[in-house]
Amino acid sequence: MPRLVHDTSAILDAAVRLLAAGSPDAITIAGVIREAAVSSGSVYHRFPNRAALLAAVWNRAVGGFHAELYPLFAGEPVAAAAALGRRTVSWCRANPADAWVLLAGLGAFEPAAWPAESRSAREADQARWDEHIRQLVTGLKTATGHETAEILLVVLDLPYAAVRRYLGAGRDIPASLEGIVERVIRTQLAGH
Amino acid sequence: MPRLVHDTSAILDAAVRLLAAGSPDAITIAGVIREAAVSSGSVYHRFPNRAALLAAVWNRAVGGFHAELYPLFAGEPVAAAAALGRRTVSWCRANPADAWVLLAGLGAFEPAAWPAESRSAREADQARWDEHIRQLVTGLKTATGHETAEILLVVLDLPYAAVRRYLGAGRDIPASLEGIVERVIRTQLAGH
DNA sequence: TTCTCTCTAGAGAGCAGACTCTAGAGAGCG
DNA sequence: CGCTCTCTAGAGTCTGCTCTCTAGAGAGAA
Repeated sequence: MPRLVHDTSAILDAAVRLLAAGSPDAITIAGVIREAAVSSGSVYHRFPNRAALLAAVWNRAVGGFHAELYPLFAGEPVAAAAALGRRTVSWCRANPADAWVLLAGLGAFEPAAWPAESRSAREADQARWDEHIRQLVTGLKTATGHETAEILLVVLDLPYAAVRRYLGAGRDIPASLEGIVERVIRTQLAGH
Repeated sequence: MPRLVHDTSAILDAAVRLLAAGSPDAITIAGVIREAAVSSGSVYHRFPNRAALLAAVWNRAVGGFHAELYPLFAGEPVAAAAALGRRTVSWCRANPADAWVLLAGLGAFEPAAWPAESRSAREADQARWDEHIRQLVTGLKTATGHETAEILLVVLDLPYAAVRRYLGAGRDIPASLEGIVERVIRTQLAGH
C-alpha cells in the first residue's frame, strides 16, 4: 500500500502555519487541505474530526516545549526559575510557529470536544508539569518568601508576555530578550 | 419612527459577551442576533458588515481603557508607571468583558477589513497613546537607566500577563493582584 | 501474479454564517 | 389625520466549512 504518502507531521505543520497567520479558528480542515496540498480523505484518515486535529496540534507543541524544560527544574530554585524564563524565550524564538500555539492557550483549541485519547494524553502531561511547577514554587517560597501569585506571575507569565509583544506584532524575537527576562526574574526573586 | 428600539451599545455588549465566552471569531453576526435578541436588519442598519462591528467592539473597549489611564501619565515617571500597572489590573477586574477585548489583541479583530472611518479613529487614539508611552519611557530611562525593551515588558506587558492568568482560567481577578503588580513594577524600576 | 488491506482522491450532502432585500411599524411633523 | 422617513423584522441567497462516502491506487504477502 502507498504507506503514508503524506506525513502526518506535515499536516500538523500546515495547521500551525495557519494558526500563526491568524487565530486558532483559522485552523480549518479546508484550510489545512489547501495549505498541505492533501485531500480531505487523507486528513480524515488520520483525524476523526477537526477537534482531534486541534488536539494533535496542541499536544505536539506543548509536549515539545515541556520536554525541553523538564531538565531545568533540577537544581536550586532561583537558578531553575531563571533558566526556565530564559529557555522559554529561546524556545519561542527557535519555534515561533509552535510558540503561537502556546500563546493562543488551551482554551482556543476547544478541548471540550477532544477525543478521550487526546484528552488523557494532555492531562497526563499537564499533571506532570503541574507537579514540577508546584515543587518549584514551594522551593521559591521558602527561598525568597514571596507569595505564590507573585512567583507564578514573574516566573511563568512574564516570559510569555515578553514573547507575545514580538510575535503579536509579527516581529522576530530579539536574542537580547532572553537576558532581559532572566534579569527581571532574578531581580524579583532577589528582592527580599 | 421607532427611534432606536435597540440600543447600539446593547449590540456591542452582546458581541463582547460572545467574545468572553470564546474567541473573537465567536463574534458572529448570527450569534449577536441571538445574544442581543435583535433582527439582522437592526444589526446591518448600524454596521455595514462584520468587520465594522468588530471595529466598534475594539474601539469602544480600548477607548474606555485608555481614557481611564491618560490622567495617570502626569507626574513622576516611576509613580506613573506603578499607577499604570495598578490601574490596568483594576480596570480589567471591573470590566472583565472588555478586558477580553484587550487580551485578544487588535490582530484578532481583523483590522485590515475595517472601514476607513473605524481605522482612522483607532489610529488617532493609538497615536495619542503611543506618544504618552514614548514620553513615559523616556522619563523612565533617564530615571532608572533601564533599556526600552525592559521597561515596556515590566510596565505594559506584565499587567496584562497578570490579568490573563485569571481571565484565561475563567476565574475572577483577585483584588490583591493590583498590589502585586505594582510591587513588581516598583522593584524592577528601583533595581539600578 | 494476484489478493488484500491501507491510504488517497475528490465529489457531494448538510449546515452555519454573512449579507441582501422587501414589507411594514410607528414617531414626529404639518 | 395623514405623510415621511428611520428603523426593524425576517425570509432568502450565497459562500465556505465539516464530514461522509465511494472508487481506486499501490505496497506487501502468498
